Formats: sequence, structure tokens, C-alpha cells
Amino acid sequence: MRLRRIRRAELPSDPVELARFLIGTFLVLEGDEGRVSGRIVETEAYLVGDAAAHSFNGPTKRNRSLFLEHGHAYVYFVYGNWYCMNVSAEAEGIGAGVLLRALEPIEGIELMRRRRRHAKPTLLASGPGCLATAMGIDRRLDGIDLCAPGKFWLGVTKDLGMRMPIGNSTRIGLTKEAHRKLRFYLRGSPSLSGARKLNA
DNA sequence: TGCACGATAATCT
DNA sequence: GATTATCGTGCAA
Repeated sequence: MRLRRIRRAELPSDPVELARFLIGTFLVLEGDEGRVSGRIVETEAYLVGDAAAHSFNGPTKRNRSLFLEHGHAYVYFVYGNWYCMNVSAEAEGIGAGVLLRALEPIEGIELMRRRRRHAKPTLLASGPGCLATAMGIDRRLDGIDLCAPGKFWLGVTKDLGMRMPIGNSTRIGLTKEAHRKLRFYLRGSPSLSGARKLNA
């Protein structure tokens, strides 16, 4: 599969549009242990003025990457055990992001399997914490420009723009703003997280 | 104190 | 097989 780096001008600078756009694109990390990549199949948008968004209360040391120009990585540590990542989703200075929740492993499946132990191949990166573990994403990647030359980037194939069956549901694991339907997923993907009825 | 989580166990169909 | 309950873990507010 031939992947090329995405250009920032191709990325929507609106969280909902970006969340939809990223479905079917690829996340690539050329790490010390090898290259891993996967097709993004599940995302969630976190908006300006959204009480569930990490950026809601303004920039802090932790969340400042959310305020970078769209297309940068925001990596954070949660629940004492896992990392999760967002793609920043607005103009510089505006805090919003798209959480990457699941991807279908493409390259480096053996490496992902080692990191994740016993998971089934399709489920190696099913869930935001699993995704980061399988890919080998950690704090060192926070703030990286995913559109710039480097080892961590967003890729697309020739069929960028092909229509895909994208589903929409409520976001997972929230108490605030739980009713908003800001989760997007590739219908029929075997790698989705979340309850069955959310993936209809 | 409360999480943008995940694994295991318990409790269903 | 599928959904629901519980709990550990470290850090920011």
C-alpha cells in the first residue's frame, strides 16, 4: 500500500469535519522498535465550549497541544496506566481536538501483538488506550506536527475522498455532554471499540 | 476528587 | 455470546 503524508491544507480545521475526515486515513509511527501503522476507524470530536473537552478550561501545561494549529498530536496519560492521543482540530490558539479511538493494524502487527500480549489481531488497537499501547505512543510524541517531515505522521492513499460508510453515535466514557453524537466510525470495521449497539 | 480506560468477573440471553 | 459492574492506577485541578 502506497501512503503519502497528508498536507495540512487537506485537513479540515473543524473538529467534526476532521473527525469524519480522519476515518479511513492512516496513522504511521516509525519508532525505535520498528514501523507500525493502521487505518483509523473510530474517532470522537471535542469542540470549543464542550464541557467534556480537555481544552474546556483553557490551556494548561497538560493540554496545550490542543491549542496548536490543526494537525498536531496531543498525547496525554490517563487512569494511571494508558496514553491516548488527539489530533488538534482548530486554528492556532483555539482548543479543540479529535480523539483517535481505534484503528485496524496494517504494518508492524507482530510488534503490536508483543506490546498488547494476547489481543486478537483486529482488536490490537481497539480503544484509545489500546491504540496508543499498540502503536507505542507516549508523552514524547506530544506536540508533534503530524503533517511535517518526521517519524509520526498521518498518511493517505490515492483513494482519499472515496466515500465511506461512516456511522455516528454518542461518545464513550463521558458524564458531561454525554448526549452529543460526536463519535464517528467506519461501519462494518472489525476493529471498533464500544458496545455493539453504538456500532450499528 | 474525578477522570476522553481496559481487564476481569458477574449476570444476562 | 453479549451486556453490565467493579476496580486499579497516577496525575491534574
